[in-house]
Amino acid sequence: MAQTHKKVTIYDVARLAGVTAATVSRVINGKANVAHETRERVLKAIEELNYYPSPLASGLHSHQSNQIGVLVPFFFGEFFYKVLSHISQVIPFPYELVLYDAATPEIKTHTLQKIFGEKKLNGLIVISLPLLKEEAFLAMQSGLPLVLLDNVHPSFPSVYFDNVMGMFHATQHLIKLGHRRIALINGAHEDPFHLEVAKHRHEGYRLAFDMARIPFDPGIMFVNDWSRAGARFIAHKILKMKNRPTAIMCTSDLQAIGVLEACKEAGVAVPEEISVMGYDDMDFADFFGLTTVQQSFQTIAKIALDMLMERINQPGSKPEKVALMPTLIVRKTTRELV
Amino acid sequence: MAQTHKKVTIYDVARLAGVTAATVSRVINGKANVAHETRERVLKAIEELNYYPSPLASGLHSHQSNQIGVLVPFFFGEFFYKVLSHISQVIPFPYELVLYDAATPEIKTHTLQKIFGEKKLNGLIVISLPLLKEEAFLAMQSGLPLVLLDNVHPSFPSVYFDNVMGMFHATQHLIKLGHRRIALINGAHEDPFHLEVAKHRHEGYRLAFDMARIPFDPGIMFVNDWSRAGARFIAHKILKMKNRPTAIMCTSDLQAIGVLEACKEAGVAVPEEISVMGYDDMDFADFFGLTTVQQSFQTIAKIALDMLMERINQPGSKPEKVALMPTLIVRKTTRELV
DNA sequence: TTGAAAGCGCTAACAG
DNA sequence: CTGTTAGCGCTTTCAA
Repeated sequence: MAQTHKKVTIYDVARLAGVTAATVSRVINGKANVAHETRERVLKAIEELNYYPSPLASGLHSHQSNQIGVLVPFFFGEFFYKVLSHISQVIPFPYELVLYDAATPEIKTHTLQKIFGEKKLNGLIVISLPLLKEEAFLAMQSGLPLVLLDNVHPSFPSVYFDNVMGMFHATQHLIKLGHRRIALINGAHEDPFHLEVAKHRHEGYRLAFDMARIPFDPGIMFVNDWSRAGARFIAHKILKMKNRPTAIMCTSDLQAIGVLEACKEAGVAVPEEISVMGYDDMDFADFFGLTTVQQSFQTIAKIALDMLMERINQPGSKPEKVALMPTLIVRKTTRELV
Repeated sequence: MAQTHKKVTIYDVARLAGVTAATVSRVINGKANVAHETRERVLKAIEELNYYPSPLASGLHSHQSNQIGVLVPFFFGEFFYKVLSHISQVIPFPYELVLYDAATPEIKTHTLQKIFGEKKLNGLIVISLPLLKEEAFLAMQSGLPLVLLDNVHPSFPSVYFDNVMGMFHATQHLIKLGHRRIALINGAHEDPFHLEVAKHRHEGYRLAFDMARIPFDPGIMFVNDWSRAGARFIAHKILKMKNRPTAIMCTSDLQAIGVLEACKEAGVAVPEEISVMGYDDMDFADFFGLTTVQQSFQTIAKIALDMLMERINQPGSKPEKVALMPTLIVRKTTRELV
């Protein structure tokens, strides 16, 4: 046995306080019907014995563990870290955070089945991942309060960054500066989870062109795996084009860094000869003076948790959708086309 | 009630399979003494009802939740994210990860008391944080398997990066390149948790000088809050010195970036006029061509978990200490003094 | 205001 | 090999 010394139980407290377990339970749960003097005595006993109620035992009754689950695809790096960090900062007492890692779609489905089947969590926040039909069905059926963060589903409260608008504003910024030939380096449209970020950002890019009534050139729209290395490779190709674009719009800061790298290698000055934009406003974007798009992790975490708590406290409430508008951060990698 | 639909219990399965709960329990737990045919029947019933055993109920018996706790100070950024991510990758079935955020020393103590008092976790990994005497006492007393990651305590298994040696090798690298006047920008020695990173890195720095029998100048040893901004400020002062150091050794990559920034602003070429080193090998160090010190998060996570599992499986085992040697990564911000 | 007793879902003797 | 029974620690009627 791992736990050598046995636990102090409610009975130990009861005995010491000269009452029964029921009374101790009442005190613990703050019920009104306990004599002041008795309550004091119990409290003293609890203190003295250093008693902590067993969440396992009380949970057996309520079918609740006082734990909030967070399902995440760990590979999202800084994005995920920040969201998680803010969630942990706003999670109300006495909830604990349980981390579930959806490394693959199969693991994700499996984990969800287990969560819905075990029915021990008080709530679940699904980050970035979409909910498949089958999964959504199980979720509804289990009745587990569930919120989507950075994704949407009609049947569940969802809070997400508006990727279409974010990208729209970003591209529009470039257009306003006079750019017309704006290359796009997008992230992969195809991924095992079928995320829609790339698709939405692509839409935002096109929307900006449509709104400005400018035709866009499919020949300068590229796709890679969101990586710096991939973007660097593509940027080199772009820089060598005869009719070279005057700006490169990336769907991630990482990609933008790769582009910056390529520009440096090719001896092309940024922003003098070409403008470059990122997306995400990662910690280092500031140092690179990267013009980019910022999303408030603090806000999204707060809202997701608020939604979840509301869902927990009044299960009937209808699922709201909140779209968060990203903010354009103009720094030094973009400038007016002369 | 949040959980509308009630749980399928072991009794439902037993009824459907035409056996008693005890037999179902045996099947679930893979006990040998169940007739093959009976087992099949039970398994089918489980499948059919989509039954998941209640961890709360079974946990009430074993006093275990099949959960591993991770206590972290969330502010550590990339470092913490990587460790956590690797832990989640190597955590063995069927353990879950529970996150505890030690935002302040008080919260940390509180959380530990609760953890030790509740006795529900199967094990706990404390990341980066030291264990106070009182906390260690409670830990021992509770018998909870506990492992320290990135810190040491005589009574508990510990795995950590050797900061003295890491810094020693880093500084030695500079000395080997012919540098003698090497400024140090260290992180704060004083912090609410009384971490010893700064102290150890400082020791490593001095050790390198001692070994080389070179006197060092306390006048070029600085301390800031590990931040980029702080380091940038200090670097500017350093760059203005009459007898300017030929190299600046930082105790974090963030600081090194700040120094690089200052050099650029002051028009001092790196590494031609001055060498700069970081520590941590963060994601972006590579892009900056920063010479730095790398620590393997994968290794430290794996070892911590192995230690914990051993501790869980044989509580008596004596607490090992494993020091991980950081690796020097030479890139382009350091060069031989001419 | 407090106690007695039943029960949450599962496990572990102990019989048979 | 399988059923019976008695808890694990806490909560919650129902009485007193």
